[in-house]
Amino acid sequence: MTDAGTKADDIALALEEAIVTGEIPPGSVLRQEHLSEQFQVSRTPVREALRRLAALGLVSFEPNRGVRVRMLARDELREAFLVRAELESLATEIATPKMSSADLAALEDAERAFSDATRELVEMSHAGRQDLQLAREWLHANHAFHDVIYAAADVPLIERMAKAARRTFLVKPVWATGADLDELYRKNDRQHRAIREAITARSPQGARVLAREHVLSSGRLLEAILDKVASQTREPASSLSYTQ
Amino acid sequence: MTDAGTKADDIALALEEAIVTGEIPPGSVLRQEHLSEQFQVSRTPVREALRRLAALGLVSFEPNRGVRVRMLARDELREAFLVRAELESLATEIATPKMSSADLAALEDAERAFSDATRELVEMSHAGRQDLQLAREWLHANHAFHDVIYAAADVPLIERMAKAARRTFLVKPVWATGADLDELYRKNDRQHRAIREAITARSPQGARVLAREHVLSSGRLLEAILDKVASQTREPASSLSYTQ
DNA sequence: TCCGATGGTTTTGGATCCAAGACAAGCGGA
DNA sequence: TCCGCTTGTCTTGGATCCAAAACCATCGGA
Repeated sequence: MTDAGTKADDIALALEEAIVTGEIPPGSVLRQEHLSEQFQVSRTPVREALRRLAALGLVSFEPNRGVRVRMLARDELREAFLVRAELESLATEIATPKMSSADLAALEDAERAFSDATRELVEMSHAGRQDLQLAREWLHANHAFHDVIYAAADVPLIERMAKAARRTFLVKPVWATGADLDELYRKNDRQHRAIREAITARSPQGARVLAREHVLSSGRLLEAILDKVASQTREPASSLSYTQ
Repeated sequence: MTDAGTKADDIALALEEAIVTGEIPPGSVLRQEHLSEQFQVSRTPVREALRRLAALGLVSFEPNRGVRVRMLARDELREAFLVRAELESLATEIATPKMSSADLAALEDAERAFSDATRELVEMSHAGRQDLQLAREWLHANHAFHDVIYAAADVPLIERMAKAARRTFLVKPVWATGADLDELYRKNDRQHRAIREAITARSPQGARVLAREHVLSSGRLLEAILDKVASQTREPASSLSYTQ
C-alpha cells in the first residue's frame, strides 16, 4: 500500500508484519476472498503474496484446503534462536574489522535508541501498563541495532537468512502472556553495550562470542518465560539444548 | 509434474532444479508465456511459482519488466558457504548424540554411495570424458550424505535454511569450466569418512569442527577453481575471508 | 442408534481476459 | 543531422470466470 511496486508485494509485506506481530494468530486459516476484499484487490495478487509467505515459511499451503499461519512449535522457536546465534555471531565477526567511524557512531546511536526504548518499556511495565505498540517499537529498535552491524558487514545473504530466522519471534503471543519481561529487556540492553565495546575494541572473536551469547540467552529467557506461563501443561523438555 | 500437489509447486520445483543445475543460465530473463507453454499450463501457476523462487532468492522480480535468474556474485557464493558451514556444523553437532544404529547404518550407506559416485566420476574424468549427468548424481549423493545427518538431528528449520544456502552452488557453470575437480571430489570423500567416524565415536564437538571444515574447504577449493579458470579477468580479492 | 452414501455449498486452483507500463521504431521540428 | 515526441507492439499485473476438490448436513439402511 504505502510501498511502491506490485500489489502482491505490498500484501505480502503487510501480511508478514501482521503475522510476525501476532495480529493474525498462529493457526489461523487465511481465506483468499476475505483477504482480497480486505486489501481491495482481486484474489490473484493475494495468492501470489501467499506463495511468497509460504516460501518464507510463515504459512503453509494445504493443497485444495487453504493456507494456514504456521504454528511454530517450541522446537522451531529454539531452532530459530540457534540459527540466529550462529548467523548473527558470524556477521558480527565479519563486521568488526570493517566498521568505519561513521558505522560506530551509528551503532552508538542505535544503542542509545534501544536503551531509551528499554527504559520507557520498563517504566511502563512498572506502572502496571502494557503497551503492545511500545513493545513493537522496542523490538524494532533491537533489530535496528543489529542492522547497523549487518550493513557494515555487507553480507546480504547472511543478513537475509538471519532475518528470516528473526521473523519467527512472534511479539504478541509472548507479550500477551503478561509475564515479567524486565530481565529480558535489561539483559538485552547490557549485551548490546558489551557487543559495541568489543567491536570498538576491534576484537572480532570477542564480538562474536558476545553476539552468540546475546542471542542464545535471549532464547533461553524467552523459553523460561513461556515455561513459567504454561507450566501446568508442559510436555517433557526437548533434547535440543542451547548450552552447546 | 511427477510430484503430487499443485502445478505451481511442480513448476517451482522444476525451475529450481533447472536454475541450480545451470540449465537455465544466470542472468536469463524468464518469459511467463514461454514457460506457460513449456509446462503446458496457463500463466497463473507460472507466476505463483516465480513468486516462490523470488522469495527463495533464486530469481529477482523487476516490476513490469520481468523476472531474471539471479546472477550470484562471488561474494554471495562465499557467503553461502559460510552460512552452510555454520548450519551444517550445528546440525551435525546436534545429530551426533541422537544417531540411532539404523541412522549410522544409513550414513554408512550414503558414504559408500558417495564414494562410488566419486570413483566413477574420477575415472570418467581421467578418461577425458566429462558427464554433466554424472556430476549431478555426485552432487545428489553428496547431499544425501548430509541429509541423513539432518534427518537424525530433526531440526527442520535449520535444515531448510541450510538447503537454501546449498542451492546457490550452481553445477553447470563450475562444471563447464572443465577444470580439474579431482581434488574436490577426493577431499569430500575423505571428509565424509572423517565426519562419520567422529559421529560414530559420539564426539559432537569433533563432528562439528570436521563438518565446518568440510564445507569451508569445499568453498575454498571451488573458489580456487573459479580463480584459475578466470584468472585473466579477476578483480582484487574480497575482504571476506574463509579462514576465521 | 450409528454408520456410510449423497447432494448442495464453499473454496481453492487454473484459465482467460483486460488494462497499464515498458521498449522500439518512425516521424517531425529545430 | 540530431533530439524529442508519438504510436504501435509486447509483456506484465490484475480481474474475472470456470472446473474440480473438499467440507457439511441430511438421509437411508443396518
